[in-house]
Amino acid sequence: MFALVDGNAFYAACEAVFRPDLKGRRVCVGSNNDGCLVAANAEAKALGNIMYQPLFQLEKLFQQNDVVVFSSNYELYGDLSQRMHTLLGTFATAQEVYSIDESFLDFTGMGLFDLQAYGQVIRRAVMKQLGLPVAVGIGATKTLAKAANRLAKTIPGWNGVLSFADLPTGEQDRLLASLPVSDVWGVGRRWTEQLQALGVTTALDLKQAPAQLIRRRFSVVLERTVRELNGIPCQDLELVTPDKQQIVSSRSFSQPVAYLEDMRQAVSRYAARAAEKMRRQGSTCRQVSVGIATNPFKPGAPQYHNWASTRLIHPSDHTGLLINRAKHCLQSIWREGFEYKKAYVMLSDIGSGQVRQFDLFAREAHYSNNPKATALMAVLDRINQRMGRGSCRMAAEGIDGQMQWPMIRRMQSPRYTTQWGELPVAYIK
DNA sequence: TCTGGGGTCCTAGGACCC
DNA sequence: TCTGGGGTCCTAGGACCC
Repeated sequence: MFALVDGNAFYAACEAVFRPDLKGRRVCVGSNNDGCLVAANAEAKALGNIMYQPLFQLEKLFQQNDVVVFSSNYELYGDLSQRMHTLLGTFATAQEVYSIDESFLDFTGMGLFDLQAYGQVIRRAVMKQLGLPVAVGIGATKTLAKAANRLAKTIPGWNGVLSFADLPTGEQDRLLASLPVSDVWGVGRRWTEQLQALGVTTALDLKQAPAQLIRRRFSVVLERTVRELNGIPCQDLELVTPDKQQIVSSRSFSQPVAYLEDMRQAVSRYAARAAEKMRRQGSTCRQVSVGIATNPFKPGAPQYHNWASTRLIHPSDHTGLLINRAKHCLQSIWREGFEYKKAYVMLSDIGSGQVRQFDLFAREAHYSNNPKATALMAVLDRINQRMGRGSCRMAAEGIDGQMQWPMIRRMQSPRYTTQWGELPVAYIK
């Protein structure tokens, strides 16, 4: 039996935790650079199809309807997420942290007899201790737990908790028949269209579809979904987080970038950020890729996008080397005369940093493989961890004040729980 | 003015091996 | 009539997730 606990409109809910005055109001959260809408509470979603719309197109609607908009505050969401997952872990014998706002839980061996009631216990605890609303779905497989979670959120009568375990099959099927096939975990836009053409429009239709046919027409991935809807587990809890196989650092610029020198700084910064992420999981990479692109939404502007990659002779996690290789990639694809909107750096062919292959014929170990260089990176990471990201960095990343593309976050809330200077203040009359 | 940022898995096909 | 049988590795593209 699996449970899925999922925060309701998580980012919007995080914003409301320290703002009781927002209760009942429409709350939205924008993406980086306040580009598009990435979260909205139920009140705001009632305004219509607004998710992922560009914010500037929603401005008028929001003004007319008293919508409170926040820039994304990932420091706050990340911290509240960690607290939520820690709390959820105390209610189960095993836990998989699936995303920033979702945990799968396993209650095996706890001797529970009323899962519906236990779900309510979890829900109330998270609300009381963190002020965050969650929904709980319980089923024989992850896919069923996901479906139950979705139904618990949408059908008011269930009060945020739905356990398939406590329901007769007929009742389960009745509920699955009310769930559009597009809401089934693992069914995206493309497959929804194709399934609908076959007459499969609800979760129940998909459950009853012949698995062999689904495998032939789609793939083994969707076949597994069919089996999971039938209560046959095809996916276990992932108790240890696997290392990332690729690490991407990518940003859109708030202002167009036209000069190579500016782009070099951006690419250097992204490479440094990716390298830091990679060291945190103790890995090294053998491949560095860089991509740049103009703004595809700007009509009439000349468009160009390209990417290049390079292989390293020795796997490395050294910021200096990775910046150097990234800049070489950039040089090979750079073209003057365009206004660039976005760049990314990708590290791939990632392996364990524990195994370090030295060069038999080199007079000295390559500098990025050198134990001294490794120690230097460790110091760099410790400084930045303690003093804040970017406190200590490569000159290639640029000096504050010269940066041409500061992130736009006009409406960011305080980082209530992670910065001493931004603690919430209570006034006593 | 203005459109996010990260990831994974699977399949098909080509090139190559004996 | 009839042109083998078994495998690996790599890449690109397409689907999905949050």
